[in-house]
Amino acid sequence: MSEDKILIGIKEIAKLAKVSIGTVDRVLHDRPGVAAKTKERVLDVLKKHPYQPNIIGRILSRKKTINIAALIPKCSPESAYWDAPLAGLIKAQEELYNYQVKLAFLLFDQNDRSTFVQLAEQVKASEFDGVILAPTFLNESLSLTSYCDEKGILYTLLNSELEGSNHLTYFGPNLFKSGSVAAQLATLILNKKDEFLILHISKEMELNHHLLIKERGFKSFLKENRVTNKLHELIIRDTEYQKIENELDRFFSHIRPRVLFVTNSRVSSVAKYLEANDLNDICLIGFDYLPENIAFMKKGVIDFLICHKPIEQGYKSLLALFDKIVKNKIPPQTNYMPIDIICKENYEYYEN
Amino acid sequence: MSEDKILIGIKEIAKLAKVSIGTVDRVLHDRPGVAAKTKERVLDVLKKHPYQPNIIGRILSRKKTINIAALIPKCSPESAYWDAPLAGLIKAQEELYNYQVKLAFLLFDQNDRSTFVQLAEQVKASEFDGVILAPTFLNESLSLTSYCDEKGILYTLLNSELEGSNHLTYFGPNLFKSGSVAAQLATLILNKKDEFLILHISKEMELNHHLLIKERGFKSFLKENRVTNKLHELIIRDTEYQKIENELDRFFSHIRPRVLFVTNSRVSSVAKYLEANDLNDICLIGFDYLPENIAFMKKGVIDFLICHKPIEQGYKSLLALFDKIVKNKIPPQTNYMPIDIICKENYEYYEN
DNA sequence: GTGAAAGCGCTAACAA
DNA sequence: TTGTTAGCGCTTTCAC
Repeated sequence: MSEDKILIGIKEIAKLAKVSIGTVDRVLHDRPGVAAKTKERVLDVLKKHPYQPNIIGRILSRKKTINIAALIPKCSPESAYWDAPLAGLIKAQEELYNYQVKLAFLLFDQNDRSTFVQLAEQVKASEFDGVILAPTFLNESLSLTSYCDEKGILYTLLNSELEGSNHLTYFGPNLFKSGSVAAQLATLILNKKDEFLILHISKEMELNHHLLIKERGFKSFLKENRVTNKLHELIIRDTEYQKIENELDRFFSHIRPRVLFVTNSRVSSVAKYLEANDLNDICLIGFDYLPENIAFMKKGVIDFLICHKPIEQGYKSLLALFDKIVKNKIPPQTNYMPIDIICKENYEYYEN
Repeated sequence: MSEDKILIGIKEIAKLAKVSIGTVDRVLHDRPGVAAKTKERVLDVLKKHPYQPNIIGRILSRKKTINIAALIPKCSPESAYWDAPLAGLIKAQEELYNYQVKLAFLLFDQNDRSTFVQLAEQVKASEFDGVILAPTFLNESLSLTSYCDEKGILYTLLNSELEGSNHLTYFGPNLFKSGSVAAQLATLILNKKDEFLILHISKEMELNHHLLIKERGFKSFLKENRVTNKLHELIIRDTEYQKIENELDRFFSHIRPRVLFVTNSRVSSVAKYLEANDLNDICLIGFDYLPENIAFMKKGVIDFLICHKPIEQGYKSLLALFDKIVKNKIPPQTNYMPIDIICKENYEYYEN
């Protein structure tokens, strides 16, 4: 019934413009070697008739494969987190199997800057169409991105933002807001006289460090909502359980917070401590859907985990590059993932 | 370097089995007209060499389009909810534009059973390959699904489960667990002596109704966790604000709960009431990411909204049918969506 | 500067 | 029962 403007193909355009399909293709892709007059004739037809390239045809016919490099940390027992983005990348890769996409996994050691540098060199040596980058090492990442900018290689950022980079798109958390969510949860639980603690567990705590951004978001919420409960702060500059235990022993010897907010996935170490010391009435909030964290959630030791869809981050990163290269679809430059609140009653349906 | 078993195409298979590609195609699709011996020869090759059909080629070559019907409620001012699944369906449809998929939107009136019946008849009259069904009307839906079973038409369920149906897959909430999440949130907020209220607002409250399943999940949590706070229950069998106001006036005249759990998206009516009566210290929990609910969340009147990714439900429903038809990919029969907890600090990144 | 034609991997119609 | 072939919409190469 409706008068749909029926989409038209390259063949019909050629017919209408009285040229060959080869010429239409040249015009569509702004390739040289078309007389101005001819080009105009084709563009005229294009103006009158909406044209959407058929992706299926395009992919089937294109010769060269799309080569993407994923430069992300390798997962290890102490940072199982990166399993998830990797899983998302693999999922996307499988889905794009027939689409001429090849994904190279370049996994570096988060604790060894040189492994990153080495892989970055590899990227420069090979001819990639796009790079998916987790910018763990600030300067080294910037060196790579400016190389890409120079060579016109597309790149996306994963999990962390990078000041002053021309990335195609970013998929990852808004850390500031993420901290605010923790604060809102904490506040709802606190009573008048309760005290609470914000706890960083990390060897490196530079200014502008991730954890500090979360802290700022946390405090911003408290300020805006005039939360008056006493807030303690503690930084443990070690990730070994023994050290954490010592520090917590000292802290708990004179303070008993109602809510404890750990600013990263190390929350499981704290859970272990609380469990061992029978501190059942403390509400524990932390980050990331990791097996050990979920185990403590099941037992009721961890109350809330905040997560940012790590699998989806990987998945969408590859798809964004594909869409740009094949369909010239330009994504928003910043994609903040949902800030998910995981608890005992909903964890089983998370990111399945 | 690695000795990948390189996937093989239909042409190579033909060569190896010393038959034509036509025969290979026949074997692959289990079509009749192949001699047992020939078939075996082809199957032998298939056993030795992994074969994954190239869907790009498949789609480009297939003649007939895939016709899907979406039988869901039309959105109206009073049930804006259905905007979201519709948006997801439209998104999937656009993505599949080149994939020979045509989606017919058959939108019925949730308050008028006959509109559903009429559209169901339309489904029977037209030749659809698949149906996406929101089984609002129980018996009428069952009548349609048994018709589909008979005719071998695929169908998926959206948003509600349907007892005893042979659906390809279900995308929607686990309502029981959804209630448990509400209970966990409520419990965390409650103090020793606090009382709380579970409130149904609905004209129809049959047994086994959605809202009652949520209630069961809610109470199940309370029981398992030995929550001893006094729980009030109230059913308002009307959706007009005036009536709700009257009922709430009566209730609040002698009871002052700390937490109020509304079992559906009508939570905005309650929010309106609380705001009008300056009941700021009541924690309000409800359902669904709707504009009016979000507005009250911004103002701090609604504290938590529980949601089940309504957009994704629509999106995934169409993709599941497509994957089954084109790739013969069989999804899990039940896909419970994540139970998302939305609050003031995280709503802005939800399902964007 | 332009057109013609091969071919991507598969399906389906037709021929043998 | 089996093989051959056209064609899906596009890119790319080659010839004019």
